[in-house]
Amino acid sequence: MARVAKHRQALVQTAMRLFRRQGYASSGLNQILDESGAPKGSLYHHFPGGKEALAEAAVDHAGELIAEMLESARERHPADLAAFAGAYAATMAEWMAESGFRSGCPIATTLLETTPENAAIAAAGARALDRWVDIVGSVARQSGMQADAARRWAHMLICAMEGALIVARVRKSKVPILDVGRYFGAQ
Amino acid sequence: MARVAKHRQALVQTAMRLFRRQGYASSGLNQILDESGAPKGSLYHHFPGGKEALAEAAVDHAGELIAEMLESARERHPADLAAFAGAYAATMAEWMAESGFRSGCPIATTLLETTPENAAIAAAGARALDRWVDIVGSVARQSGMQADAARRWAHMLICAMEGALIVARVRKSKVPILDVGRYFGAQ
DNA sequence: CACCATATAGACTGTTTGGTCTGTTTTCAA
DNA sequence: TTGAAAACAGACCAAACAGTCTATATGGTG
Repeated sequence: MARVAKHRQALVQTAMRLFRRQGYASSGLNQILDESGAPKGSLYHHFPGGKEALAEAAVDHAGELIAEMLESARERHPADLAAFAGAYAATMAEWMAESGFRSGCPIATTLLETTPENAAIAAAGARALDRWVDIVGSVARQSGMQADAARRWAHMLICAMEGALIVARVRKSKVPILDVGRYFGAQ
Repeated sequence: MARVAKHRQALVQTAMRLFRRQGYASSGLNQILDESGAPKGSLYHHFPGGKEALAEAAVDHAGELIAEMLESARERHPADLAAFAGAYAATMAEWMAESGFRSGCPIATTLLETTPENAAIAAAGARALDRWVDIVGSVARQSGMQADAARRWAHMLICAMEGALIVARVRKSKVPILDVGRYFGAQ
């Protein structure tokens, strides 16, 4: 076999980047192919399900990306709600600003465009959210919160962050994101 | 003139409905035309700017729709944070459920797909958000909050609701939306 | 009644879409 | 060394896309 899938990873990463910036439907297969350097044959070899299967992989990959960022923030602030929420917000705000307010949540747009029509993409989205809630909730628990209160707090922080990533994009401002970090750091 | 724009309103409403459910790029002009009953000539007569101009009008219309719902909730609960937040959440959850978890926020998907590339649509989105924050903030102020705390609370409730509308769709559940109402009602 | 801007109507066009299909190259195991 | 599976490669296709164009109907006003 050809060294093991030279193009597969490039395809997934490029798809994630484009879906994040301009959405699922606006990102044509030809654009993804161009920017990843892969030919069409490779796409349909690795993803027989076509664009929808690629989107599922892109959502999984994006879930991983955010989970790693959250784990890194947890390592630095394992039992400090305010510091953890602030670090989470600071990273998202930084990513947003340095992309010209284009790179918000890497799964939100794709999910809104395809869920619930496409169950596989929705399931990938649910997996990503579950993982994020687990990580955020573990910090809340470590900082002394009861298990169910910690879970509620984690859910709420993630929801507020998702909303802030929309508002920040519309307003071209980091403030809505940083506000979420401050608000949930003060609970 | 022909009775004054028979098709204009139908076009905007249909566009809003389709953009809300399946996104901006996935909603073809021909589909919007079919479902609204308008011919292509009327679309380009009323919206010389084409699809993007129609999207701007659809976002404005959606901003109005949500603003009216919030004003109705404010009339019922002018100075009761918990009741107001609960009513807001209950309405959004109801709309979501009765559409089979398809009708979330009527502007979020379109904004994520087009902002910041299209400044006119982004501006319409900002106008809608400003109006919503004003209404929600006025309830917080009436219930005894300081002006700036009320504004922060309003921003946060709206951000959390936007996020919950994504999560609810992915999970096919009203719970994330109702949770936001409870959490922000308990502040 | 006649005029004319407003609005309706849809055929048509060049481009792009996601997807299929037929080969060729690479790599490992036998 | 050779056979076969895995991966690469891109020409090709029907359908759908946003947008243009020309023609027709409508109805208030002079």
